[in-house]
Amino acid sequence: MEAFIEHINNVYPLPQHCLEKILALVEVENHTAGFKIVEQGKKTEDLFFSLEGICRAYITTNEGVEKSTFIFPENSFLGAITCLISEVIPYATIECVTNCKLARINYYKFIELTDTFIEINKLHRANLEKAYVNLEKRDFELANLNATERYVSLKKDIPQIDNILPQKKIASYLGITNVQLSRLKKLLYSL
Amino acid sequence: MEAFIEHINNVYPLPQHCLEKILALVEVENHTAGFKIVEQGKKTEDLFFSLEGICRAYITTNEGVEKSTFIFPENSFLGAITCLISEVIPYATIECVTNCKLARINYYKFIELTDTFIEINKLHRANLEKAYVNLEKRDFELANLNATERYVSLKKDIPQIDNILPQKKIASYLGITNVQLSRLKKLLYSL
DNA sequence: TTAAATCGTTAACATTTGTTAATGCTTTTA
DNA sequence: TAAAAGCATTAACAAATGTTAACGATTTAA
Repeated sequence: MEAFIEHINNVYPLPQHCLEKILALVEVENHTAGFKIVEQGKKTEDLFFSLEGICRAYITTNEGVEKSTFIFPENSFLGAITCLISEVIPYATIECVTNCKLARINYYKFIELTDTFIEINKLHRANLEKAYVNLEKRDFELANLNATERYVSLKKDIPQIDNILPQKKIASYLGITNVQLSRLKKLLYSL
Repeated sequence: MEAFIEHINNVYPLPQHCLEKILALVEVENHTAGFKIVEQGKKTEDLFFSLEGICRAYITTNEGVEKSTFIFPENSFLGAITCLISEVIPYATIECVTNCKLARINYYKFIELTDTFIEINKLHRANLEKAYVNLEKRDFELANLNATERYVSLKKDIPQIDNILPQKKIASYLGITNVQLSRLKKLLYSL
């Protein structure tokens, strides 16, 4: 729980009485790689902060093919945010890629707190804004960088990515095939 | 100004005293097509709501080439949101594609209001959430749909798009060339 | 410990998309 | 009104990426 308090203090330090309100709702959990915190098609009500470890979101298509849609670095605000907001069923699964320490909080109870305590609201705005900025970055890269540049950017954000996620899943996140990623790496490292 | 009040009521109805606080900061402006509300490289402090008309964001590269990055339908919360949040200089320009009626508000003054009045905070959260959901949709489409499907989706959102934005700019938003868009349309309409 | 499955690389070929340029049409501007 | 500029389409060719399949190496499971 200390890790979670430290996380809060990094994002937006809260007065003690607010912190206690949140701590009463939070559970800190340890999960092994592969654990699914949100499942495609199954209702979710929780928000998470990753205190340790990497997570990813992916979609399983009707044909049974997996497509990685997002990779969450350590210290991320994560969850099916759009689904929580719109109260719809998740279209993606979120799983732990490595062993993870996660803080879990019920989104709707948390929102109640933000509507009562202005300081908690500021924390939530900071988190939501950070999530927005991350998403816009992904958006920008998908629209404006080629696959090689996107791979370089991912490596910059998560240098150990090649060791923790199979190439196929990285490729799918980059929007290319594993074959193309292999070619691209060969070219990149021959320079 | 009536249009703006109606907009607020649609998103999140406010008590009179809150509404008045906001109205004191808002200016409703009419712009002709082509007017730039945010300019790449120039500091911006304003948030907008489009009451009428379509806007788009685009980047001008070092080579002088334009790349459309976002298209804002009518009734959008718009602005260089990431830049306002992070207090950095915009990397994109936002311009009116059609004649527009926009409500303009100073972001930092507005944020002060959200930190004082819980009801205004709820309005802001609703706006920010809506912007997040829109962005995630764009993200999803870039990552999971091919260019033809993205074009169909855009046509669904803004049916008149072909009449108000030259094909080159639409293509750039879709992440393809105008030649490819032309090919794709031919194929699409031959079915 | 062995067999099976998974993984990354590479090759050959197919498909998609980009690049450049020409054409005719429309719109803008002088 | 006439010239110039911008636009969408098309063609020919180039480049990038996908598909399928084979291979050896590694990991997983029996």
